[in-house]
Amino acid sequence: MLEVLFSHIEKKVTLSRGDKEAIASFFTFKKIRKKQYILEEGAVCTHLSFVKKGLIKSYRLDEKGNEHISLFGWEGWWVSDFKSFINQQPAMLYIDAIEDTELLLLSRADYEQLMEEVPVMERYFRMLYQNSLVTKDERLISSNSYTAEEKFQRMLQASPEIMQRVPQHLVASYLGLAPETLSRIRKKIASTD
Amino acid sequence: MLEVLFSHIEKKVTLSRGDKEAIASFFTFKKIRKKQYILEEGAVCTHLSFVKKGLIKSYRLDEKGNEHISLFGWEGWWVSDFKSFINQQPAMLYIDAIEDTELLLLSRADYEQLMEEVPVMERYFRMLYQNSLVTKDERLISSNSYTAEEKFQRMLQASPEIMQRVPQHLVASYLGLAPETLSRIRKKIASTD
DNA sequence: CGGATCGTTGATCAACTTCAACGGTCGTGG
DNA sequence: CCACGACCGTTGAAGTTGATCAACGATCCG
Repeated sequence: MLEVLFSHIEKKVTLSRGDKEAIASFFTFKKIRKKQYILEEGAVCTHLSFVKKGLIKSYRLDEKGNEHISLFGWEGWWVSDFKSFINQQPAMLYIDAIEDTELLLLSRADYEQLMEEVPVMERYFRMLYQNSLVTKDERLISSNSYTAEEKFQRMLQASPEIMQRVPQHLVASYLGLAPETLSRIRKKIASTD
Repeated sequence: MLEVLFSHIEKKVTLSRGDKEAIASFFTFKKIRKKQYILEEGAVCTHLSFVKKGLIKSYRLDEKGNEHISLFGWEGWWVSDFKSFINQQPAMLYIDAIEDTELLLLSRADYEQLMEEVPVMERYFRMLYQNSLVTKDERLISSNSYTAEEKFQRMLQASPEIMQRVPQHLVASYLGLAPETLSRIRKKIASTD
């Protein structure tokens, strides 16, 4: 059941048999259907979600009802409204499923407890966040110093899987572009090479 | 000498006398003058820099020579090209001083070693990164789903100190705006209230 | 079959950038 | 101590990128 999680963790640190048993005791399993919410604006984000299988997205909804996607999560990704989760305050984000999805959940209290009982998880999260920071830095740079086309090209470089996996208009939202703009960019690129 | 650093760390974890002595042994002190570089594009970022005093900025330079600022760092901030530092690969960013600045430096090897010898630092960095992720998430959302004026207002909310401390055209760059745009926004806001 | 979802295309529009010029302030070297 | 240049913010006018609005065709699925 937790193989996906363990193998993900073991890319960064090594786990003993005992570690794994301890870790297992903290997680709960949850299945959600396409379009089902894990989190809605205003609610407190109570769990970190590890995606075992499937695809989810987290996004902000603006006054006009437009989605602005901040993250996709598929096999091996952690997803939450981190600000809400850490501070246990009302979320500004929605999280829902693009495909039927299987999650492993870790509650806020268990998150702390897990690191107390299995110190190697402290290192794991430190390294996970360290890597996340690197990618967020790059997205931030991308977002405010490149053109629409460059943003798209950079995303293709950084995570080509996205285009395979996610409907194009959601990719546009992720890049901060109108769906029509991304469509035109793709057309232009296709003709250029 | 390291009081600023210790008090910053102790906002997150508690340090024993022994911890402090151990920590101290890993850091080196460096003074730089206004306009002096800590890092240039193409070089490998060898150290994490903790700002003891002063003000520095990290930024990308585009083909036309325009700066795109990704971060300001003053007293109590850590600054580096994180991607370059972690992977020891050539940097894409420049880092230089806006004011005369005093730094405490931690090398890549010492960074790992420090966490081995003083385990509580593993937790410190985990929490530091955790908080950084929250603010980066917010900047990313800001950057690709709000208007120029909203971005500025949100920055005022999130870190009002910046306007006190940093020349306006650098703030514009940080927000991904042309300096003229920020000037006009400020004018408009001033007249509106 | 019928509706929802998705990508595309064209036309118009708005936000923000770019370019150019000006005035004020500050710091430094003569 | 003054003068000059660098630096910074501001304003106006013109230009561009990408957003918006509207319509259409294709596909998928219940």
